[in-house]
Amino acid sequence: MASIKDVALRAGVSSATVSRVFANKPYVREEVRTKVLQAAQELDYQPDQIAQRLRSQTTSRLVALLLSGDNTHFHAVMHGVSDLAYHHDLSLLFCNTGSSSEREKHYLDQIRSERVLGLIINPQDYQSDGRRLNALRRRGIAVILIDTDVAHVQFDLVRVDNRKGAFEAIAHLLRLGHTRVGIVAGTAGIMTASERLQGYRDALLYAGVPFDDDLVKTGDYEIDSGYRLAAEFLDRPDPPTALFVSNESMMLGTLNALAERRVRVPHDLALIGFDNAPYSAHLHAPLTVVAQPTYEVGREAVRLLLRRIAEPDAPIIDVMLPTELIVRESCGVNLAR
Amino acid sequence: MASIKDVALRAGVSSATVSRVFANKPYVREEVRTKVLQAAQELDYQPDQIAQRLRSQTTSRLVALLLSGDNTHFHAVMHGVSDLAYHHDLSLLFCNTGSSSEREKHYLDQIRSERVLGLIINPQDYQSDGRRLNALRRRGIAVILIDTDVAHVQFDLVRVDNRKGAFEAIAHLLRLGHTRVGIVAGTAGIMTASERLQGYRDALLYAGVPFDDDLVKTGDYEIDSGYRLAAEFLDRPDPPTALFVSNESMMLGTLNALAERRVRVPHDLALIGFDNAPYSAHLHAPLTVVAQPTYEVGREAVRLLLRRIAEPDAPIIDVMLPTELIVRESCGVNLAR
DNA sequence: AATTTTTCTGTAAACGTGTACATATGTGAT
DNA sequence: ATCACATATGTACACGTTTACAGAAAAATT
Repeated sequence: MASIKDVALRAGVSSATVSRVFANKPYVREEVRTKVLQAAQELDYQPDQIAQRLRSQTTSRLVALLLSGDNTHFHAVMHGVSDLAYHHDLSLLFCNTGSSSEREKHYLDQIRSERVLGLIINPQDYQSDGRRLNALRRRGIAVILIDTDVAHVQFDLVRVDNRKGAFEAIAHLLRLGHTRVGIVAGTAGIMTASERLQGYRDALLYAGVPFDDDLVKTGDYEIDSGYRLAAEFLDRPDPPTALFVSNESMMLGTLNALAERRVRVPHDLALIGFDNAPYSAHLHAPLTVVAQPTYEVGREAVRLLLRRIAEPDAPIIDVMLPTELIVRESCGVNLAR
Repeated sequence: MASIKDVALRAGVSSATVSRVFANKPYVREEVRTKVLQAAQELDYQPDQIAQRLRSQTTSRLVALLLSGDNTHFHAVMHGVSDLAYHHDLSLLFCNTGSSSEREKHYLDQIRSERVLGLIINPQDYQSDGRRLNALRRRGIAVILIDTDVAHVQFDLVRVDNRKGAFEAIAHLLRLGHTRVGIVAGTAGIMTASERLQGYRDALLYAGVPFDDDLVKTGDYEIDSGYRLAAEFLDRPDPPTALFVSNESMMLGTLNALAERRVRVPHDLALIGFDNAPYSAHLHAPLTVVAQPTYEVGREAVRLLLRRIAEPDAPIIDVMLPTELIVRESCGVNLAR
């Protein structure tokens, strides 16, 4: 309630002096400084962030975070962002776009008028996000992308090596003797999905195993499509002997389909997932997964953001973090058939 | 960049008229209205939320969300909050307190100066939060509590029936013939933890089973304590035949301890958890759990908040949502011993 | 002692809105 | 023609800051 004027009045100085005290500016006598602090204390005064934000954009310390899914991957990313943001005294405007690109559009429109310092986003719409994010950047807002890039324009990007991650997973299965490896792929047009699919193809090519269109089914990274596509694979007369599932949500759906059909892992089917969800080690057959450094993705995004804020014209960076293949029992042993 | 004045100039009206158009106020000719909208369109104008917030607090539409853990329960709550907030055009200032009460304090201090309309919080510190939240309320900020209340002062509260939930879980185990049921309890002093412990006691009393201090171990709702306490239980000469674990994080720790010791569930140990994590059904032994309506908790919190904003002096509400016991295989069958 | 330089403080104008008030125009009733 | 009233628009100030500018006092230099 108490404003800077109240403090000034009480301390017997002008509001400019109070402002200087709270901004830790030089040119204010020590005696006056303590007097002001004293008065502020008594009035329980705190500078109004809104007024500060209105007056000068540099002191904003507000950052927007737009994430899409509600799976553990994005939760961990958020956690990383949140932790590092806290250490740098940044406030977080959180927007859950729930993988709806109209909702994302709404938030982006809103952010334009929120005077944020920067924006960390996992883009949903390759085409239109390019335009929108570029408009934001022209307004002086630092933009950092997570996982996927956008059309026409370049931004700082932090991502994981999806292609290599998928490659290693599939190579592992091929080494075990599998030749018919199915993939439950992610949303068509989403960068992570096509990279993981590409890693799948790379591994086949590398091992000299012919590519079979029937072994590729494309979902939407959501649990339902994981269920549906896994069911389709299993209900064929000639099901694959191994399955690679491109993210955690679809893996949950897949597990449902397996349970329903009493498919034993790894006896009937070898299984590898993307994302090392905390429970992966405790499933009926502990899951072999491609682990992403999720938390570190979030932290790295904040680092890039701070850098971009400090040096708006620094060259664009593309940070690629490594994945790790964690081998557990769900793949069985060599030549399981 | 374009301000209301630019639009006014371009449309050939005063800034007041532009303001009225965007606020959908009456007393502006249709012809003028379209002319203003046209000019705004051309200039890519959007009202500055910061200036709006400074000018009048009622139009703020900004809400703070303070949550503590990073388990699926809080993620689901956040999801519920976020979805309903979106539908009511509220922006979310997200603060992850990471179960550190100093960090919570920092955020609360900051929120005081952020001009938020309201605050949804899962309190960490029973004593000091009472004071701090009361100070916020006196400043006209609506406060809604999730899961736990605070000292000395009453706020709207949304929670689940922890006591009954735990009661039903334990009663289920006792009905199956277990007499030595251990509990991995949550943080001492936290309301949900003591309620769940109380439900445990209630069930014993109700069934006429004597209470045994050695069967109660108190953790801190984090994964490590779940591991440690489960290990303690298992490494005793006379381990319990059934275990009730008070939240999801500690359950993950418990599962680690079980795996290490090759304890078979439910053959060697019956197991019930709190929180129906999405993977619960897929564990080695699908987990019997007390399911919380987590997503609904988040939505309900927003509903209470909107109500409190609309009617600041309405009577305090305590919303109690029911839990559900989901019986799966981890408890085994009747009289398993 | 006069001048320059440095340190300290106050005045006043922004930042982009909303709104009370005043004013102007149009409508209908007397 | 006058008045009352509803409608429509503009003027000007306030919200709580920061900051350029100016001026005063102190310190340093000549």
